[in-house]
Amino acid sequence: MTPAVSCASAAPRRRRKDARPSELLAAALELFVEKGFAATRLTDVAAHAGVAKATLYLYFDSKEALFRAVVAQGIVPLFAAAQSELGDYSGSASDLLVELLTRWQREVGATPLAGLYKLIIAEANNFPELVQYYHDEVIVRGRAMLADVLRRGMASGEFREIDVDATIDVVIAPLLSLIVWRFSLHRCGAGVDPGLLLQTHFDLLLHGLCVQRRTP
Amino acid sequence: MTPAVSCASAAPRRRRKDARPSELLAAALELFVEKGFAATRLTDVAAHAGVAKATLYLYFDSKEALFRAVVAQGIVPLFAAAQSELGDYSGSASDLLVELLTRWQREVGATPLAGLYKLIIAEANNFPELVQYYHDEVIVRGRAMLADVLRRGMASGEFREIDVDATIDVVIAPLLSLIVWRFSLHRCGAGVDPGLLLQTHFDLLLHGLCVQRRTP
DNA sequence: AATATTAATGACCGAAAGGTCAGTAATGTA
DNA sequence: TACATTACTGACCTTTCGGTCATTAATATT
Repeated sequence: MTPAVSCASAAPRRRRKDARPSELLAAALELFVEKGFAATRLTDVAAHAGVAKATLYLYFDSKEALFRAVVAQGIVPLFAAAQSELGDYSGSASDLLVELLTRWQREVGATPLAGLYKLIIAEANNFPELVQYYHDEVIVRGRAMLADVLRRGMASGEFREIDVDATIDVVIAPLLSLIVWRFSLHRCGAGVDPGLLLQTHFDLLLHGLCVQRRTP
Repeated sequence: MTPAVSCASAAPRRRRKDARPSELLAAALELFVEKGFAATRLTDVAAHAGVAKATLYLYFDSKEALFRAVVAQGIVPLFAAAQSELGDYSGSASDLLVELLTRWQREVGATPLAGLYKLIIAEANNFPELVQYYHDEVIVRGRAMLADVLRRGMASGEFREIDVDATIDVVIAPLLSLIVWRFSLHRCGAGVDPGLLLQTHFDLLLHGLCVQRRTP
């Protein structure tokens, strides 16, 4: 017999074979980012996706497989973002650099996808091959783009000649800090204004902190 | 009877009541930082400290209590570092800033203690009150020191007048990136040279990336 | 050397969570 | 409406791991 009066939350069972995987991945990403891999219960992931735990196993072989799928699928857009063409940009290298980082912040840094960074950092030693994957597909490509911009600026005489790799680290560090803040420290204190931080970062990066003028 | 021939690894049992806690804390810090809280087995922690799991419970009430003790004890030196007096420094604000960050990198950033940062980031949502603790005792104090230096520089006309809080974020971001690299991404690629990174950071921070001179 | 104290441990317990499966019910087809 | 297909699930199994305790043995005391 059907449950008497269908006690309020008796959501009818639905069959949506193709919507499940992405919904499960989204739920898993959210919980993995929030709690970490080991502390996340598959029951919670399933519940978050409006489904029973057993259903999860129709689409993923194991908890580890789910985790890998989350990372792999999450990396695709990052990969795409890192592939975006610089093309024939006509402005200055400074403008290009600012444009690039601003766009990244808007299209990646400010989305749920940025949580992947925290997740990979946190689970790095438990899933070394995923870190390698992330490194090769995202970090290397992203850095290559920035290196290109920096070299353009140096070649045109707009930028000073300094170590490119180290500069890249300095350039992206505040963006990564922003992610950490968003996903880990967001409850403390007055928080950070991403816009102001980026603006200040660009200002300092391009012009420096000191007042005194410099000789070309 | 004593075990026959004491099969090679029969380390004799030792009673060292006062050495155990610190050894257990050190082992726990290492494993928590490497694997995270949930993925760390107490058996492994105990083994790392050369002791049986049950012994761990002579000194700590639970896994959570051990974790809190690790954080609390680890924070003490950080707290102390953040308390270190700027005193009557006679050099320029630039020199003071560089000195401060360099010392921090040497005395904290390059030690096992820096792992606490990764750990707190990773477990932030599972232990909110520890994040608050870390925030109040370490972050706030550290930022206060940097704010002091920056305001000195602005007051003396050495630094430009810019947002202090945002600048602090930019100033410390590369140091935090270095920690992340050390504890999470260290296997990938060619790695980062901390010295070169800091040097480049200071150079960019104080003088900027662009060649063109600026009007005072 | 004999005894007392207590640090240390191996063996065990119970709960929790990953994983499985026989059965249920939603949908398509005739 | 009747039937077939299969997405979905509740209930169950099994292992792992946090936590406990009776027992052992290292040190102090006499």
